[in-house]
Amino acid sequence: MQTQGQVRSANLAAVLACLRDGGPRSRARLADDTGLTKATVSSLVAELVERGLVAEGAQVRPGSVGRPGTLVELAGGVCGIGVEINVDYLAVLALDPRGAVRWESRLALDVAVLAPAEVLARASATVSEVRANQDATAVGLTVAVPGQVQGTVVRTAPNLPRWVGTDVAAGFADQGLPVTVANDADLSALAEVSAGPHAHVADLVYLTGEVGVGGGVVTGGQLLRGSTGVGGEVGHLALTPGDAVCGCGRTGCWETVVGLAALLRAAANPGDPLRDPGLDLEERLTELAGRARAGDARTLEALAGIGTGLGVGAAVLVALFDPAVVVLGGYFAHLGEFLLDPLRAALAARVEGAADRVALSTLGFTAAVRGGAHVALQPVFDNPTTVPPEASA
Amino acid sequence: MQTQGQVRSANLAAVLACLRDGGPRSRARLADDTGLTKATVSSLVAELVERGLVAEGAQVRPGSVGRPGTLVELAGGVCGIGVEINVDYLAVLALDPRGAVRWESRLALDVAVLAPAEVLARASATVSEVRANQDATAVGLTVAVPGQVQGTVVRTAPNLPRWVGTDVAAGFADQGLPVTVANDADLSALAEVSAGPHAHVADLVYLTGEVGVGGGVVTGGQLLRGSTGVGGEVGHLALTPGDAVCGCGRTGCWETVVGLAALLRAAANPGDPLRDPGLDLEERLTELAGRARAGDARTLEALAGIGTGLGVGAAVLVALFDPAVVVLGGYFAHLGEFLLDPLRAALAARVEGAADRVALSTLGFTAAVRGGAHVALQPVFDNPTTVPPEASA
DNA sequence: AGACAATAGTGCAGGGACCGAACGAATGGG
DNA sequence: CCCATTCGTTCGGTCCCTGCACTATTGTCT
Repeated sequence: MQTQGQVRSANLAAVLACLRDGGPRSRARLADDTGLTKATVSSLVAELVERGLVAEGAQVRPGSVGRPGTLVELAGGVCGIGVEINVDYLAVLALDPRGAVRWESRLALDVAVLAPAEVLARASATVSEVRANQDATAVGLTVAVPGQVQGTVVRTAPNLPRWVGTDVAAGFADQGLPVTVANDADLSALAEVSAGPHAHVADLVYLTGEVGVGGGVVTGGQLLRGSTGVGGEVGHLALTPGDAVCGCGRTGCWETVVGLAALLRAAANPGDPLRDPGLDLEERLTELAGRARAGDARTLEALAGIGTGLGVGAAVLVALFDPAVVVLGGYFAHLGEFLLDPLRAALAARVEGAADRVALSTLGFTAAVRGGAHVALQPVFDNPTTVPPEASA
Repeated sequence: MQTQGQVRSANLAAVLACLRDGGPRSRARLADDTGLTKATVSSLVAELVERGLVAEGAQVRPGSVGRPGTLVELAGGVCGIGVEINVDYLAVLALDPRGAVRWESRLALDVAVLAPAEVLARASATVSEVRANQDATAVGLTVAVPGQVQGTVVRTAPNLPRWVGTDVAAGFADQGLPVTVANDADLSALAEVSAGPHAHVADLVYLTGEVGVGGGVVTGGQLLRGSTGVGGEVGHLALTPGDAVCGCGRTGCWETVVGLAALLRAAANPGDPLRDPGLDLEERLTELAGRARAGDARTLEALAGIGTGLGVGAAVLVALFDPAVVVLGGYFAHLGEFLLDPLRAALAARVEGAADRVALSTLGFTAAVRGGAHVALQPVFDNPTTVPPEASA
């Protein structure tokens, strides 16, 4: 009852992975692709159908001789939910095994000043709303937070100091779902390798420009965590000795060079609306991009400085991690058109052939929640027997 | 015949891993520890005995009631062989599954000036000698080279330029063994996590001081390779902008700061025997250590500079990889007593709590061959059925 | 000294999962 | 209208693990 069940699980997972990576196909082709027998595949598919994970689709094109096969495809019977708690918003996204977005919402919320308990209550209510408004059964929940996480507890959160020590999972206990809590940049990195132009890339570095600089590193297909869970933290790399003082108390941290604060300081005087933290960040970035497009010298110079600073740091990351691509998210993606050229120049001067390994994220602000939903769904692909039979209609 | 065999393999591997990690024990205890049945364990052990991988040992102490068990322990019926080809020597080491060294040799050889084919012939002859002079059956061969490797071909080798493009595995084709070729620092890193004080550490950074600076990174128990196989290459990190010119043509590379050349330049004038490349490196290092112990100001200052430089770079590595420990090998280990204090000071100033995460390698010059032998042995632990029955007496 | 409890290891029937071959089903071509 | 071809299912066989019964060996208690 122990090890043969594992064989079954592994083979169910193999069929599921095959359908996910290569799209719908007939049982006969599944048998070829997995190396299993047609008989076994039939049995496996029957079980997956019963669990609501796959469904029979259309007949295959009758273009050739022989009996046409019945396509087997992933079903949307279950979904994973990603929640992001950030400084000024709450985002939720649900993903089904096909990769289809089943829910997406974003709620402006002044998380920084509200009590964590209240924010968690709101978030959990939103999750309940998601689960009530669709037929896919939720199998898991992942919460992204802008800080370092130990287990399900926030350990550090520079921009959400009230949240340090909060057990985020406890806020969703009434959902009765497995809850994972993780760093937002890490989840974004996972999102990048799970969908979009860099799907299935095994080695990727994700950099996100927010107030600070966040990073997530995927090596060998696995998220780099490190011995204490803070691996891949790029913001406080000491790259430029003896420079500006960072919020962490040290000097020369990378985020003092390429963080949002550094950009705005370089691009605008104190009275400038760009530097008004009361205004919406996206609007300010749009204004900045407008000035750059209009050819404003100071703005262009500031952006070039950021781009060069990014290149200097990215050179270190490329040399150490050797990623297939460095993906820029957050404000870096917003202003990418002005950053990429100086970034590539600085990178090319330091690491050979690295200039064309930089790309802008196409996932926008949904990266973290998307990664979270993907993580929540992962156990289904790893072990399909975790989904009870007849989970869906 | 396909998947149930995999079950068998996995269970054989589980028993083997249990014995390796926890030492000899009775079948009954093996059953408890693996979760398998006593009957199954008996069957598995019988098969492993037949393959020469385990053997029955002494009776267990009759200190308590009940029938005493018969200890089952790893046997030395097979071995993995590690070969290191370096600038001025050829080293070979054989390891059996118990971790016992079955052979160890080191031959001074001017590899840099000899033809690769000749060196390979010598190396292969030594391997044949190893195999002839003991009863353990060789199951694999790993060759460490001081450079980057693609497949079994040397891609770059700063100190062995003649070897670029050489297919190292081809030189051992007559052995009829699976041959792996890998970077020496990578193998050393694996050696550090497979034996010694840091065995089973999942996240470790290994730094070796040679002519250049080599690095190997283990994250999550896996060697970091990167998308093109050059991950973890620390020598050419651009840390100090616009400084000394490196052999790679760029400026500010880390190895221009902490490489052997930098140390010797700082510690001795051109005429000094320390800087005579004709003399044995170990002797020169011993001389240097002697001067330092005698309190020579210039020597101490040079060493402190190296230590500080190491700390600056190590800070970046610790921040990014978050290793449990940074292990220093090569000449860093030789002169560790003079380097550790300034290194720790520089590290502590940049990353909190990192100072006690530095240690000196205890494997000395055998690290690379030891890691190679370990890698060669790995398939046996992963899938014990690869070893034919009655492989040993 | 003898009975009993405790622990180690083996033998055997049973069941789960996969494999291989044979069979019915559906389609295009001659 | 028959046949080749391909798809999917059914059925017997094999492998391996499990659970239980059984033997073997030792210490302890009476």
